[in-house]
Parts: sequence; C-alpha cells; structure tokens
Amino acid sequence: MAETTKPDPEAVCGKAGYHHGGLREALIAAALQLVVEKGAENFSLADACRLAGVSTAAPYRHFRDRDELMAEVMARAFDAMSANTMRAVETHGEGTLEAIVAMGQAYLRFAVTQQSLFRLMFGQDPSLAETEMVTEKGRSCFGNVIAQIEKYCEANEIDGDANAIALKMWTFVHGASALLIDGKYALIAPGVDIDEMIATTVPLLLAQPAEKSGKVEPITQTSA
Amino acid sequence: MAETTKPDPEAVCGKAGYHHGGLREALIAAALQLVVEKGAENFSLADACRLAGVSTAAPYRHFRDRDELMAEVMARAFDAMSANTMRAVETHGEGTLEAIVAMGQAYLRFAVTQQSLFRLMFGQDPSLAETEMVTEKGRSCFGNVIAQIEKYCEANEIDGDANAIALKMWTFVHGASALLIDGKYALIAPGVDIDEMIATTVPLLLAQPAEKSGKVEPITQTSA
DNA sequence: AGCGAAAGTTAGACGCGCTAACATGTCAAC
DNA sequence: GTTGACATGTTAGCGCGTCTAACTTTCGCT
Repeated sequence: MAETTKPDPEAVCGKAGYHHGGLREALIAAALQLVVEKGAENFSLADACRLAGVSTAAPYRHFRDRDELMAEVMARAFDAMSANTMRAVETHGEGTLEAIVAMGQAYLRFAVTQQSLFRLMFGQDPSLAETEMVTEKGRSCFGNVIAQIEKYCEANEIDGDANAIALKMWTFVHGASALLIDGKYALIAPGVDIDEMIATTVPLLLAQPAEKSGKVEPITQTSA
Repeated sequence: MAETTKPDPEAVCGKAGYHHGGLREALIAAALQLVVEKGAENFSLADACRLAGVSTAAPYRHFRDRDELMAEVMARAFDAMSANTMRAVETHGEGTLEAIVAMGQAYLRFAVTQQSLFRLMFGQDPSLAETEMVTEKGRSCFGNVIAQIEKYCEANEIDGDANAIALKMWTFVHGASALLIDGKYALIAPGVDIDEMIATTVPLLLAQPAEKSGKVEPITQTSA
C-alpha cells in the first residue's frame, strides 16, 4: 500500500534501527500504557500489538510469551516506584525521620496513583515475578528503604537492628497501601486518613527496638 | 439411563431437588478446589465444568458469568478466614492480648496455607469484589478483629480509639501476609520469622494510643 | 552483489467465554 | 393421570486470545 518505506523508527524508542524499529521497546511501552489504562488482566497481547502497529505474531520474536513481556513491565514499575521513594528522600535529607516517613507516604501515593502498576508488582501469580531482573529491581527498590533506616539508626544511635525495623515499617506501609487500593478500608473504616496513619505510626515503629520476646511456633518462609 | 429418579440432591448442596442435583453448589465447590490447586487465574470455567461433569454452557443457568462464580468462591474464602481467626479467639479467650495476637497469626497462617484463596480475597480486579455478599463477608471478617480489640481496650481501660488501633494492627498483619506469600521477604530478608515479628509488634501497636500528630496532606479514599 | 540471520508477515490450530436454539426432566393444575 | 410451563441441561457456534509454522522482507557483512 501507500506506506512510506521508512516510518521513522527512532520516533518510538531508543534502540538502533534495524528492521522496522525498536519493536521490543515499543511493545513494552504499549503494554505499560495499557496496564496503566486498563489493568494488567484487562488487555490482551493483541491489544498491545495493535497499539504498536504490528501483527499479533510479532511479539514472539522478542518475548517467549505474554508473561515475559509483563515481567518487563513489572521491572519498569519497580523502577518508577524506586524513583518516587528516592525523590522523597532527596527532598527531606538522607537518614532523617522525615525522609523515612516521606518514603512511606510516597510508597502509599504510588500505590494509589498507579494502582494497576502496584497490583502488577505485587499480588500477581508468583511465577510471573521469577525473572532475575524483576527480583533484582524489587530488591533494589526495598533496599532503598532499609538503607535510609540504617542511616537513621546510625545517626540517632538506635540500638535496634535496622533491618528488622525497616522490615516492620515496610510491612506496615505495604499493608496500608494494599488495603487502601483494594477498598477494604472503605468497607470497615470509611473516611480514615491513611496517609496520616502512616505519619503517626512509622515513627512509632522506628522508636521501638526489636525486643525479642514471645516464643511462637514459626512459619518458615517457603519462598514460594 | 439407570439413574435413580432421586439422586439425593441434598447430599451435595442445600437447595431443593429439581433437575439433576445442586449444580450451583457443585460448581462453587469445583471452582473452590481449582482455586486452591492452581490459583484463581490458572483454571478456566470449562475446567470447573469438567470437574463437575457438566457441559461448558451449564454454569450460565446459575451464574451471569465467570466472575459471579468467583465472587461466590471469594465469599467462602472470607468465611474460612473468619472461622480461622475466630477459632484463635476461642482458644485464647475473648478480649485478651493473646487472642488478638493469635488472630493476627491465624490471619498470617491462612494467607500462607491458603495462598490462592488469600490472593483471591485481595489483590483482584476491584470489580470482582463489588458483590454485596462479598463486601458483607469481608466486613464481618474484619469486624471480628475490631470487636476483639474493642473488648481488650475496654477491659484494660486503654484510652485510644479501638477502631484506630484495630486498623493499625490489621494493616500490619495484612502487610506481613501479603509480602510473605509474594516472596518479597525472601528477597530482602531471607529467613526472618514473620510469625514472631507479628507476635512482638502487635502488642506494641496495641499499647500505643493514637496520638494525633503531624499534619500531612491527606490521600482521601477514592473507594475504588 | 549476494548470503544468512533477524524481524516481520499471513494462516491456522486450539482453547476459552459466552449465546442461541434445542432437549429433557419436574411440578402444579386440572 | 395428562399436560403444559418452566427450570435445567445439552449441542453448535461466534468471536477473540495465545501461540506456532511457514513464508517474506530487510539488514548487515563479506
């Protein structure tokens, strides 16, 4: 048909021009957009193809299957969240209490404003997250929180294990994010300000050292 | 064929005997089994039909679509979790600290042992949870926690708002459950005993009254 | 220029959700 | 009892989705 022979491949992505353009990146971008717009489960690989302007068989030159494309989107999502939380640190100063609280609030805000991405990062079929890159991005994302708390503990000479404290804080903030976007708070406590709950509770978790106490039969991680 | 005219319809479900038997309940049971075995997203409605021994069109006499069947499964899942947490209360005594901690641990244990059900109850497409019955079951399930904490607060004359305290505890326990089954703890803190973390942290959250403090711009619930 | 590999295409197998049209068993009314 | 309405099941089939096979086009290299 009347197609131009060179539909400017660089316009969509940053990869070098070979055949038609950087389809791999274009597909990731399309999928990312569709996840944000409709949720990870509510669009088809075919939709992404149409958005990228290629046939439905094209993705299989770059990805083993749909999941492998989604894993790539997950990785971008973790990058985005890392950027958000780190921005909070930068505006409040490394290792400060304010920075740590702000990180938690940034985490919550990301969950709310990017619900679909947050849902994709967590709560998906575990097999999806088993890509090496995804686990690495995840580790680095959570590692930011721990690093800040370690700095805070050092600066304020808190005796508790920074790792354990960070874990508690992360647990709380993540729980708040998950329950909020699932609408569960609205069910039981409509109108509660979750952002403030984080602001008041996180310092509390930081202040308390990890006092080894009750013996309970442990649930060991199956690392499913 | 050599079918008895009355194949004891009551054996499978509670509905009156009509055509062949309680297919509605049989399908719910099949779906529940498949969710447990393979996860909510990893089986087709057709699979459930085969398991129940009917054609793939049969479910549409009882459910509008697949989601409506899954909503029914969700409701059962909430029932199961309620039963688990309430059993913890019964063995430790109403309104005691031990009971409340045990509830949290039961919540965690349910998430671990019934991963797929837990994933179905939370983290699904929000539209799925919009059934009246599901929200009601959910409300009742979480309501149990709040009721116990209210009793505890009364008994120990704690000034804090029981509702706010319960919310914090639930948030923490839910976060722990979600992160554990998503394998995120294994990423960043392998080997940590999450059950003990709950045992040590929940009393801490209970002890602290909700001190109104920092003003932060609120993220109001969109009740999405 | 020409060759091999990379990256795209069309065609199609197969399964799924769901609907329409048909079949069958049940119950109530006569 | 027969009968007829209705509830519950069936088969056939549409549209769509994932993924594969086989073919075609372009790129990069010698």
